[in-house]
Amino acid sequence: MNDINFKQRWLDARRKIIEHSFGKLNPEQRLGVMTTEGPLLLLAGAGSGKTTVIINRIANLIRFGKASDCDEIDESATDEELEFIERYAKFFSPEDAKRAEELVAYQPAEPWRIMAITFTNKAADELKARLEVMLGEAANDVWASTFHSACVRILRKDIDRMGMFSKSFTIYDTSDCLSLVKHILKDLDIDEKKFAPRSILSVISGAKDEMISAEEFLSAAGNDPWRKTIGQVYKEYTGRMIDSNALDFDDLILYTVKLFMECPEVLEFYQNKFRYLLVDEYQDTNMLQYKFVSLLADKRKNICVVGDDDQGIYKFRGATIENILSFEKQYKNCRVIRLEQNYRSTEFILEASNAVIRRNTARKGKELWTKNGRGEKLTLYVAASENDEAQFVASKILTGFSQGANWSDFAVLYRMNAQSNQLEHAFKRNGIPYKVFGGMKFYDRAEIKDMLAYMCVVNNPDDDLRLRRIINNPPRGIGDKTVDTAAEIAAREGMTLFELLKKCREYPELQRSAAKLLLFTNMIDDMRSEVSERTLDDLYEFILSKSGYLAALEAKNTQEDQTRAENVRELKTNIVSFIKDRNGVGNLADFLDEMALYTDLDQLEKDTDCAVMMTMHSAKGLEFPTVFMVGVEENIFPGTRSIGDPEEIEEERRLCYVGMTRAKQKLYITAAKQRMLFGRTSCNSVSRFVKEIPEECLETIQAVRNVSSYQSSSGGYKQGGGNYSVGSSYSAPAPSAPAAKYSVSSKIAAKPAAPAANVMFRKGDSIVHKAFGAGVISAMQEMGGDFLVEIIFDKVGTKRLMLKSAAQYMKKAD
DNA sequence: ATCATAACGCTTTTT
DNA sequence: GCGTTATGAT
Repeated sequence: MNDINFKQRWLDARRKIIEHSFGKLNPEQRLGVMTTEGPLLLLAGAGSGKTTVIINRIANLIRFGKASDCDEIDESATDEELEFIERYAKFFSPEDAKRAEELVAYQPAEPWRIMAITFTNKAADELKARLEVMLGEAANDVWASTFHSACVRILRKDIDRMGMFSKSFTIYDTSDCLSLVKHILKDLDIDEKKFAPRSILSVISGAKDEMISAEEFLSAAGNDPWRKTIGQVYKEYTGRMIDSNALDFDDLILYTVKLFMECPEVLEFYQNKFRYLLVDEYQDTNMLQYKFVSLLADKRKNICVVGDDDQGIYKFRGATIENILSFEKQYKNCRVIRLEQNYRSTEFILEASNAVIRRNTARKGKELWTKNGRGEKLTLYVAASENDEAQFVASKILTGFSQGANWSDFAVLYRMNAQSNQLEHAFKRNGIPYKVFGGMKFYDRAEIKDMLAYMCVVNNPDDDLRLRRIINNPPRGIGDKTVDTAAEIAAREGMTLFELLKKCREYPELQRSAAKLLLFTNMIDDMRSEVSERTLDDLYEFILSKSGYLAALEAKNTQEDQTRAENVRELKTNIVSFIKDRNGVGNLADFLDEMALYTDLDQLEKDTDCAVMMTMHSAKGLEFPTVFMVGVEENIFPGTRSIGDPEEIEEERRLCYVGMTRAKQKLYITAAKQRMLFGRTSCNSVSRFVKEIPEECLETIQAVRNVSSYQSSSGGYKQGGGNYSVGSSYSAPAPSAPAAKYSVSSKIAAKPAAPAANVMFRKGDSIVHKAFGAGVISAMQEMGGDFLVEIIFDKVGTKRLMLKSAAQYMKKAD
């Protein structure tokens, strides 16, 4: 048997077999999966099945190793084996699959040799879940995590080697850092108005990103007073973080990189451990993250980065799409694969999105295409006011629902959270169930942070910041001034606040409050001594009562405190489920890690059917059958701040592209001629981005009425059976009841038409609503020139609607 | 020490 | 327009 011939036949069969096991993928996707060795840049457009490629690529590494990407074969291969795999490559008989795949594999990677980095916990969880489906138990050993949790894991093991922090360090979130900066400004006597804590933090964050230390920052500041002051704050900030044994989000990565550089043996350990590296959303990495990845990949260069330069929208947080744009320069022999087939949207949507993003100059260049068909044109609605805009969205959703869509098929995307208000009102008025994302999160609530602060202090008494948060909460008669003097002495003596408080008797300045202070430190010590004695949920219960926190809330007895008490109890549910997730063993430190890094535990609950509204930023990675992009106006989107700066405009344009490509079937874009924002009315023209959409993709609807003509009853447009009216003149020519014309409301005429409405509908009437079906009006209450009607529907239960909005969808049943 | 009122200022935010 | 924060009064 000819050796060359044998090898070639083996390679051919092997290729066929591997290709077959990834047969569901398109050619580009399969190429991405099978390119395992060396640097790989995977440019994955929106909706191109990126996650599928990542999952399958990992599966390929584990099942076949480097077999799909090299010319080597096992020396020991026999003729019988060759014939076997050739037979399998021809007939693919399922009973032969297992042996054939095993034979074909070449140096398969153990799961723990693979690291897959994502940005969000959600993405990491999804990755893990899908890997488990594909690979079973083995999937658990793949390091699939966020940058931050990977770094925490690394630091918990070796951070003490650097001599600044101990392994039990705590993690400060953004608001912790903000209050730390505020404390520092106060102590250094710096005016908060001249030096906004937020911007100081972002400068510090920027410096860390470039690995500039406080000292270096200060010496680079020269005589610039602004930078000098910030440098001082930065220095103080770093010092206090070290004293408190605390790390912020940036530090997690910064100190990991430092650890790698200072302790080569640590770096080497991970370089040897991870044979394959995979980074998702590479366009969102900052310098530090780039550095982290580069160091890890330096030895083997088996690094695959996945991203879309057109979707980089986090420049303001330090992300630089430069990382993805220059990947090819960094790795000379790098291979590039483009995924341009889109499985999500229609041709109209993609054509429009492509046209918009094409205007950007800083990009690799990509054109999405699809086999999904033309679809519907995009609709631009130019509303008279923000109210009108919101009502338009609501009416479209109601119409859609009445035609069989789910509420969750609809998403409203806006540029800023402040825009959600009007929409919420409109949704409430119309009885549309909805959920707003990105607002106040459960873990952001003061009472939750308070309880977590207790747990942090119990875990790490050196945590001065959290200590200050809880020392007088609930009130223990320990005032700010007492704490301030104690902190001063502590700084002078080189102790942490907690250590000093225990010795407060020794200091005359603290004599007066000594009893109270010791009561507090004893309480914390009592809690600490219970850590090893109790289960985590039990410990929480103990802290809850021992601190008097819950009792203080219950004593207040206002509605608000009632809710707070509930939230605090609700936290226990989270603790219990945390323990359950870890098979009954949950320790305090791990729980706090998870809390610090897992901010979005209350995610998109799929079980509740709700329309959703969120910023375009938070919509990244999601998709919806129908998407409304609202407020697409100059000065809002693009925002005032970015106008005039070409780079900023490009970032906004990418955001626009992200928003547009969320839509699967239908995309509505709306703008208002006039809107009230931040208490001021402004008139903006339709966004330049809309003008970049080819005319043939777009159908435009103008609100007929301008806002001032309140008295006219013939406002509105007619289109496709949907009826809609503008401003405050509500005509109700529902298709079924064209004569039902009345007018309620307006800010001008107080309530002139109220009786008229009353004539149309009254309590006890049986009605049919276009979206909700049949129902009976069970109550009616006059409210601000309108009526709040309560209707018991046969199918969807009781709803409370504003008559003026609802009437256009209602008729009397007879 | 805690509650009230005035003044400000305001993108986006995976961790 | 609203929510947060700074300051003063009790």
